[in-house]
Amino acid sequence: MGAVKTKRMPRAVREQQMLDAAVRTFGQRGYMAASMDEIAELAGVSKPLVYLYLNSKEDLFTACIRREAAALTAAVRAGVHPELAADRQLWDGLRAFFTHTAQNPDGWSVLHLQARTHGEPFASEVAAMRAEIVAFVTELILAAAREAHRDPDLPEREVAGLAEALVGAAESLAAWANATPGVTETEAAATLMNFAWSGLGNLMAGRPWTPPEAAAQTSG
Amino acid sequence: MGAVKTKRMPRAVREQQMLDAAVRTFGQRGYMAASMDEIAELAGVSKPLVYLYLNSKEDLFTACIRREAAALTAAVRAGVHPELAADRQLWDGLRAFFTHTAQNPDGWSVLHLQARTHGEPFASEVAAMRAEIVAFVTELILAAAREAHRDPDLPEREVAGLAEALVGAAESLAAWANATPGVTETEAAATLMNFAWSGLGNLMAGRPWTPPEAAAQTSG
Amino acid sequence: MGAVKTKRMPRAVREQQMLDAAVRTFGQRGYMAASMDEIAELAGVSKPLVYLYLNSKEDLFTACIRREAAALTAAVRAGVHPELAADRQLWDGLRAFFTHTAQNPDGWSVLHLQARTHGEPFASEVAAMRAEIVAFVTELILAAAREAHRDPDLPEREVAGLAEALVGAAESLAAWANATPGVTETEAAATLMNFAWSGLGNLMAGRPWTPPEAAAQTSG
Amino acid sequence: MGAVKTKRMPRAVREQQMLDAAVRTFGQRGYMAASMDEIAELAGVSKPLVYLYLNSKEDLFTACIRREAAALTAAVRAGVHPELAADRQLWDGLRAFFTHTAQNPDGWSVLHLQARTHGEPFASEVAAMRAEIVAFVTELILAAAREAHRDPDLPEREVAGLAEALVGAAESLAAWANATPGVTETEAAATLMNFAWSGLGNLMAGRPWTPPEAAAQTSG
DNA sequence: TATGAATGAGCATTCATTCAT
DNA sequence: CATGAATGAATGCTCATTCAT
Repeated sequence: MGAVKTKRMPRAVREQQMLDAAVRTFGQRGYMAASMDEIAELAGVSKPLVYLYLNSKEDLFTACIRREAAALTAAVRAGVHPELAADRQLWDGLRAFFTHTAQNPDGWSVLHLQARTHGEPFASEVAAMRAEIVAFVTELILAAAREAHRDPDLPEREVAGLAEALVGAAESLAAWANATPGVTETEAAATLMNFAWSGLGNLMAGRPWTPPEAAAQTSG
Repeated sequence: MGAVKTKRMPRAVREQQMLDAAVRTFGQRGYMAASMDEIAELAGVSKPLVYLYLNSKEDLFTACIRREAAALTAAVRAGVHPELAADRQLWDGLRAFFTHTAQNPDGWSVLHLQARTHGEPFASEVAAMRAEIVAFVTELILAAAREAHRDPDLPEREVAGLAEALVGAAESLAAWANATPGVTETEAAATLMNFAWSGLGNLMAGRPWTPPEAAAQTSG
Repeated sequence: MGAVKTKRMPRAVREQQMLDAAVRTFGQRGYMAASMDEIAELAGVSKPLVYLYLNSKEDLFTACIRREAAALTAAVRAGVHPELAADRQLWDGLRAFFTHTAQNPDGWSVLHLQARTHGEPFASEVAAMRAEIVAFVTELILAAAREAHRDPDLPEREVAGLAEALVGAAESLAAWANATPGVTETEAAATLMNFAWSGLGNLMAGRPWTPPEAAAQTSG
Repeated sequence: MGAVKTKRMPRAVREQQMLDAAVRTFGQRGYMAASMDEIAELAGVSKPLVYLYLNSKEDLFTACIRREAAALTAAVRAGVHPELAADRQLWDGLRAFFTHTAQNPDGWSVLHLQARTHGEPFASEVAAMRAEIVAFVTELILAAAREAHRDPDLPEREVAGLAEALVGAAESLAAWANATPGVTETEAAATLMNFAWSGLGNLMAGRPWTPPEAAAQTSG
């Protein structure tokens, strides 16, 4: 299972191997239950080397959070085209998000579960990433208002709350989609777009949100 | 900080003291970081007594989850009047939910963060409660469709996804409301109702969901 | 499994129940692994009562040793008729010994294994009983010499060693007989008599010891 | 008392030091009363190192049993010359046995007392060694029969019982010799040879077994 | 660059034992 | 006569971390 034990590799490569092993271990066992022994073994190096490169368990975990957070935001960013309409941007972003979390369950576990569960300094580390995403969504909501030629009288805090709600819904649906067999990322994204854009009231009235023509959207 | 050290209490009382201490400790430190020593001290008893009454750390944690899950669902149930309209039931339920989580942050941390982060058998314990809530929300969505005299052509799984999204949004807003100074439970509930019932599209078009007249809602 | 829980019994009866439970528990679990909790439960009384009557785990174990040692020597004594010839006495004594140990495996475990394994003061307690048996066997050897009209020039220590060897052989055969299906007490006793009385040399030469006519030997 | 605290030794050496300390502690205190703390201290290492090398208390105890069993059988084997007559082989083997047990009282305690007292998996571990010795003695008895030009009509189980008795007598005499000041291994062996080979009946009749000329018997 | 050897500190759990009633 | 309530003191075991090479 562990990486093939090759000697004398450049530091950057070794570090990535260690982070790979750490993300996998932290994601599956949890922060506290993961042992440095297991991580070192999975990485195919000795424990002192892990300490030499990454200082401590806390630092290692923080490095994992940062790497996975960067990977997630990069994936979302790569999926979104800022010149398109707001709902299209949200649609693309959600698909990228669901795809990335489905393909990186351990990284997503680190970000969504482990980091938030084990207090400072980890919680604020991941909170920063989340704030970035919430800000992005907030921007989209405001852009949608502008596109509707309507200066929203929604107070700023209300918009922030809506963005929070949308992000929370997305997080929840990511877990649901991963746990429910047969649910695709596209389906999860469509469900959320319907929910967010049309509202349940409109859905009940038979006015769902209409997905854009399925332009090829090869993420990552 | 700890309970006043009163000697020789009946078992039932002591057990509740222990659960109080355990919920607080688990909620703040996390399952693994919480030590039985700390819990016992906070409960004002010796460690062997904790083991005598609650058997093991796992059993103690499970007992915490069950108690807090029961308390949360009871609070929501107590806030909802099944004879009212679906949106009103959702509105009442959300307010009860936000109020309860705000007043029991440690219990909510146990349920929402700790239990889900530490694998079986805890995850399924809290998953059962969450499934119950999702089922309740699913019922409300179907009831809303009936009230709109509309046989919903939404497939079952789509409804399940919507309920997941709504519950996830509520969980996210609970954290947001608790973390953002000055946000009341009513405000959080209103934000979510707007989001869920009208959809962002309608909001943009100036058609928000209208809260019901503020009938006295004295929850426990 | 435990004794029927009857209230308010005279002390002597309760004590025997406790000793029964203790012998069984000590015999099966071992001295250290046996817990006072288990013994009290098996005896059908509360733990403080065990302490009230028997003071401590050490005292309880000592009481077990004494009771079982007395029972074993009494059984052997009851089987032996001092007016008979020495070899007949040995034969009868061995049969009584094998019968008693087979019928009281827990008591025998307490005496033969547990008491000797856990140091003072238990070892000397059971050593006293063993010394008594060795002395009895020593007497039989000397009596046999007298019966052979032969003042044995065997030094005293040599006789003591022979008695030790015989007792050790008997102990070993007791375990062997209990562990080997189909080996009766009579067979074990015959094997040992052959061994002791004739010696392997005579056995090889076809001159075994001949058991006495099987006079009714109702032990117990 | 403990080994001189030398730092940084190769694993194999440290392991032997740990086993030395463990045999001593288990032999004197018993399996359950011996604490890993005490063993580690006596070995001059920290507790984690003991666990790193020997895994658990059970594994450590098992390792002790195996090492001591191997040492004992090796000592006996080294003392016996298979080309000699059966009684001579028994005589040599007994002397080696008594010598080894006298020189390794803690190891003998581990094998004879502790391992048998604490159930599986220890009991069967030492039972295997004992079975080996019993088989060796059984072979000697059959060889003696052949040497006497006599096809023994002793049934197989009878021979097994005789071997059991002989081994039990030897075990008992080992304790007796160690506890009785001034009793040499040669004396103990002679007593047992007399007992086993001639039988008490012959002894009474003045026909003891005659030890072989004291050929130089330089055991280990 | 890399590691075998080693440990201080802490944790879950158990047990013999004792009050207060 | 009898017990529910309670604990001080260990004990097996693990882990993050470091040193010497």
